[in-house]
Amino acid sequence: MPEGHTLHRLAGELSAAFAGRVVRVGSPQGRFADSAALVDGSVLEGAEAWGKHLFVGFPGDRFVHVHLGLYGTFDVRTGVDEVPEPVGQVRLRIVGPGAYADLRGATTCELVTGAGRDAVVARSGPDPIRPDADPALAWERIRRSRAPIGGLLMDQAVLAGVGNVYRAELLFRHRLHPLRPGNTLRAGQFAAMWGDLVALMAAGVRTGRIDTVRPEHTPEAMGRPPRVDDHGGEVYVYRRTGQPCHVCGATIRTGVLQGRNLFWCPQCQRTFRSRALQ
DNA sequence: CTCACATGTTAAG
DNA sequence: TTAACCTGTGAGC
Repeated sequence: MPEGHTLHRLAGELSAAFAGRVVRVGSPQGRFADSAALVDGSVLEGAEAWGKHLFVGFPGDRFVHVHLGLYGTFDVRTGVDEVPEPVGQVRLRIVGPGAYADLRGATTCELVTGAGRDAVVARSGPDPIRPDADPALAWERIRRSRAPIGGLLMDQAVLAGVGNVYRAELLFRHRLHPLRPGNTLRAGQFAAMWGDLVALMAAGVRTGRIDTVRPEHTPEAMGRPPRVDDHGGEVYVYRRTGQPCHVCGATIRTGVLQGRNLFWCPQCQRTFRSRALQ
């Protein structure tokens, strides 16, 4: 479930479990072994996320840089008496007093310096979860671009941390067709979208899931039978192809943009440039 | 059981 | 545009 909220939640879990503690760092699978040895036995200073990137800090200007990719997982277990044998391909294992964490399947797991971390941050757009984020930087890119807003939202250099679920749901909540060009949006529209992302993603960090359906559109409020979306959150359109829109009842549509699936309601999200796809 | 697909990104062609 | 990375899940047999 690695969109930005997952990484921020992980940073909090790792900090709570290990910050200020001496930890053992290893690579049961072996692929990170050489780097792990360089920080093994030192104090884990803390963990921080920027977009979908995670940085775990150690003394001597060293950071473990993690990117989960599509199916990476980082499981943090606390209140543990005994650390179990690794299951599967564990690239990175951190062990501290009463806690351990296993990283599997990550796209990136590497040791970098502060400068290396800064370079990653420098090529990322503002992250709605971070208090220091400047939405104007994203708006400047969007308002000047003829590219589809659906692509711009997923471009990590424009906005950091938004993935396919948040993209689909944000566009629905603001009634925008995914293919509408960025430069046709108004400033007020983007301001509303940014504010919405800040709230939605902060909620995602708290709950560990993505819920986007407003109270007035819940099944109870709409007089429909209860439902369970198969990825653990309540959503309007993501992966609901062929099912009725929770708001208007129209059939949810799907398409592909830059190799990623799009989902939208042809009734709620119609725009002047997208008739061909309605 | 086997297969396709997925909340992501990079590099090759 | 496609494959590759590498793991979990659900559908279908």
